[in-house]
Amino acid sequence: MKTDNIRTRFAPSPTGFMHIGNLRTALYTFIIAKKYGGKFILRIEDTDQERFVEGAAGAVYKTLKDCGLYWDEGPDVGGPYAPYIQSERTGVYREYALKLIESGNAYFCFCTKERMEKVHEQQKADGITPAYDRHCRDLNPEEVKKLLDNNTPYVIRQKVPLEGETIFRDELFGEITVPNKDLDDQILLKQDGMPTYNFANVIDDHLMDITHIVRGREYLSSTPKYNLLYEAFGWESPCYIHVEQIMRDASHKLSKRDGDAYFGDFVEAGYHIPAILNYIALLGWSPKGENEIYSLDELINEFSIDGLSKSPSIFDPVKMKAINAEWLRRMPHDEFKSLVLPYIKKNCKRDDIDFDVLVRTLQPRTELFTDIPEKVDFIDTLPGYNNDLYFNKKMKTSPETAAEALKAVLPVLEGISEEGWNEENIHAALFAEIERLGVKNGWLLWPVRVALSGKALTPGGGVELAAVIGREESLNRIRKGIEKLV
RNA sequence: GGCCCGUUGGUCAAGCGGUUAAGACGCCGCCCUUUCACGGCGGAAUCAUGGGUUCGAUUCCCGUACGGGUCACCA
Repeated sequence: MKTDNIRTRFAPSPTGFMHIGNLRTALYTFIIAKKYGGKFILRIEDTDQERFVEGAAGAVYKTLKDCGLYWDEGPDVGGPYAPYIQSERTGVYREYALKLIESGNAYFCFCTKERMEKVHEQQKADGITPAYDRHCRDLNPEEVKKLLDNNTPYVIRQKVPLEGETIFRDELFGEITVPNKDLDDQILLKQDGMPTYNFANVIDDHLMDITHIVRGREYLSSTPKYNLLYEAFGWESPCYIHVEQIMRDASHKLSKRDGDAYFGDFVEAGYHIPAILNYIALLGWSPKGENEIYSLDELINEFSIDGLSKSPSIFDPVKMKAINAEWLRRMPHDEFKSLVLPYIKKNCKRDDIDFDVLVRTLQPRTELFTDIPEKVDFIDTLPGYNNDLYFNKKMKTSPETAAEALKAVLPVLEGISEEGWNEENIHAALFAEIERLGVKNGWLLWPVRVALSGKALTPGGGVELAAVIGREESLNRIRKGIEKLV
C-alpha cells in the first residue's frame, strides 16, 4: 500500500447525531491519515435534500472535535479543495456527467419513476434481479435532442459495459472480481440536478485527491461501479479499505434504533471519551501486542491495517465498561479528580470535606462517572440505616459488639484535634486502639464504617470515611450510632 | 433469489502448514483486605461442517450449512 502524501476523508451525510459505527469509521480514517503523516478531510455529503436535517452537520463537527479527530480541510476550516459541502458543488457533478456522456460512458434517461416502479415490479414477479432495463441506453441522438429541447425531465445513467468483468482491490478483502453484466446502469445525476452519492463521491474523491477511501463494508458491493467510473475518466483509482460493521448480535447490526448507539448517549452514560474511542477501535481491529489500553496518539502509533477484521463484531457493553474502568484507574489522581468533581457535587454540597481522600478511594471503585453520585450520597446527611448492618460474619460483628466498639472508638477520636484530623492520624489512633484491645481490625472498623455512612458499601473504610467527612460530623455520627444501639 | 464477503471459547480476538491454539472482558474458585472494589494466583470454555491437497491441516482448495452486505432518482 502506498503511504506517501496520504489524504483520507470522512464523508458523512448529515442526517442526525453521530452513530458509534460511523464514529469508528471516522476514527480509522483519521488514524490512517495521521499514521502516515497525511491529511484528514471532512466532507459533508448532503445531496439528498429530502433527508436533510437541520443542525446535523453541527453535531458531526462537535462529536469529531470532542473526540480529538480534527480535520485538516473541511467545510468550516476551508482548504485548497473547497467547497467541502456537496450541495455547494453541484455544477461540478453536472459537468463531469456530461463529459461521461460525450465519451460514451453515460447517457440521458427519460424514464419516469412510475415506469421504473412498474419495471421493477415485473422483474421481481419474473424472478429477475431488479435493475434498469436500459430502455434509454441506445436512444438515437436526434431523439435525445428532441426530448431535451422539450424540457423532458431526465436523469443521467452510467453506461456499464455489457460484457467483461471489473476487478478491484481492497486492502482488507483482497482482489474482488465482478462480472459487468451484474452491474446496474446506476443513476449518476438525479432529476433534480443533484448527483447521487455514487457519483458525487467518486468525483469529489478524485478532485480532492483522496488517496485512501475508508468506509463501511456496505459499500463494498458498489465499488466495482465506482471503479468503472474511474476507468471511464481515465483516473487512477484510490486505495480501498472497507471496514466491517458493528453488530448488536449475530444477525442484527447495531442500529440507531437500538438507542444508546449514539456517541452522545455514551458520554451521557458516564463514559470517558478516550475510553469510548479506545473500545470502538478495538471492535474490529486488534493490536499486535497484548496491551488494550490506548490513547488516540497510541492508536495512531500502533495501528496497522492488517489488524482489521474481515468479519463483523458484536458490540459488548460489558467490555466497553471494563475498558472505561481501566482508563479511570490508570488516570493521574488530579485528572480523575477534576473529571469526577462535578459528579460528586451532584449529591454532595459540602465543600469542607477531604476531597483528596474521597477521590482516591473512589478511583478504583468507579467504572462510569455516573456511578459517583450514588457513592457519595451519605456525606451531606447520614442516611437512615438499620442496626442489622452491624452484623458481619467475616468481621464477627453484631449490634452488640458494635456498641462496644463504638464506645471504645469515641474517646479515641475525640482525642484527635481539629487540626490533626487527617487520614494518617485517624489511622494511627484507631489501630493503636485495636492493638490495645487485642481485637481484629474489622471488629472495630466495620462498626465505624456503618456508623459513619449508614451503608455497607462505601468508598474506603472507616478510617477514610472519618477523614472525608471531618471531625465534628464523625463524632456526631459515632455518638448517634451508640445512641441507636443502646 | 442473483452477485459479493465472512465463519477460532458467551463476547472481542491472536494465529498466517507442525503451537500445551495467545491475551482481554465476563464467569467460577482461592489469596490479600476494615466491606466492596482494586491487586495477585488458578480454573472451566473455541478452530461451523463434509471432502480433498499434504508426512502433517485452525491455517491451502472445493462443496455444504450458517451469518452479513448489496441489488433506490438513500447515503
